[in-house]
Amino acid sequence: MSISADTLRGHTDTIILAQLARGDNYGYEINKNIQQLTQGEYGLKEATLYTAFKRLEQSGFIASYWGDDGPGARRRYYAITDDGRARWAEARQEWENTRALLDALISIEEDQNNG
Amino acid sequence: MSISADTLRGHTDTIILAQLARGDNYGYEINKNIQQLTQGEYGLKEATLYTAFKRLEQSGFIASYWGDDGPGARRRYYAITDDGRARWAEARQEWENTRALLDALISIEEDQNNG
DNA sequence: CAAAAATACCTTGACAGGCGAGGTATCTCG
DNA sequence: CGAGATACCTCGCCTGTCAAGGTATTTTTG
Repeated sequence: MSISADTLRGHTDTIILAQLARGDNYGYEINKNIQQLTQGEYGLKEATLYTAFKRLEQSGFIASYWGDDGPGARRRYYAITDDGRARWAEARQEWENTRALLDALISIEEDQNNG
Repeated sequence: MSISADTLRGHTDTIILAQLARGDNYGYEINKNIQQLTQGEYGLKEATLYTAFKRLEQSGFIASYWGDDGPGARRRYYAITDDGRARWAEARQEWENTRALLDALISIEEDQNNG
């Protein structure tokens, strides 16, 4: 995990929504997907993950149900709601915006003295 | 300010370092520059700004001195240090990394079911 | 059967950054 | 003098992250 999660703070919910947009899934698996997508560079801590699920469910962006597919430890599955999809779309827009902003603010050319 | 600062959390210090890399400056002016660069979409709150200055100075990334250029309210100028420049370079790297990560995590294609 | 490891979920308490609210001081305009 | 802009600073709250600890089930090892 070479990425400090503090620079990603506030994006956790969006990351989870994006995962759920691919289909219903449960916490442990979602986090593994995230780790795979980032070549192990980033993963949510469990406390962060479950806090986020609770927050998202309370906001109505996701809904949960217990999976009863037999063997293995019990799993709570999450599904993205319509509101969640709307929120995701909104968040993607915000991310485009934030990205442009930070590109402008962080990587200032050093030879701007010319102006 | 249409950008929620929580999505930028953790980048405040880097933004300030980037501004100071252009030359010494004081708080109020730095914040105005940031607002201009973002067409008024984003600006640091004063509490955030001065907290960041203190944090950066304590870390040795910036140094401050009182400006004595005559009239007007007193100004505390800040200068980026060598350590600050190194930190800035590091932070830019981290931003490139974070940006790639979030691009991958947030904007998942919806037709990935094909795989 | 017992012990250990993996899977899977959840909570608590501490910490750090952002910020609303409030405060100080100076200068300019009327 | 009052109002507004410039310019600085602090306090206390809120929120998201996370180390640490806990529960329950299944599989593997012995």
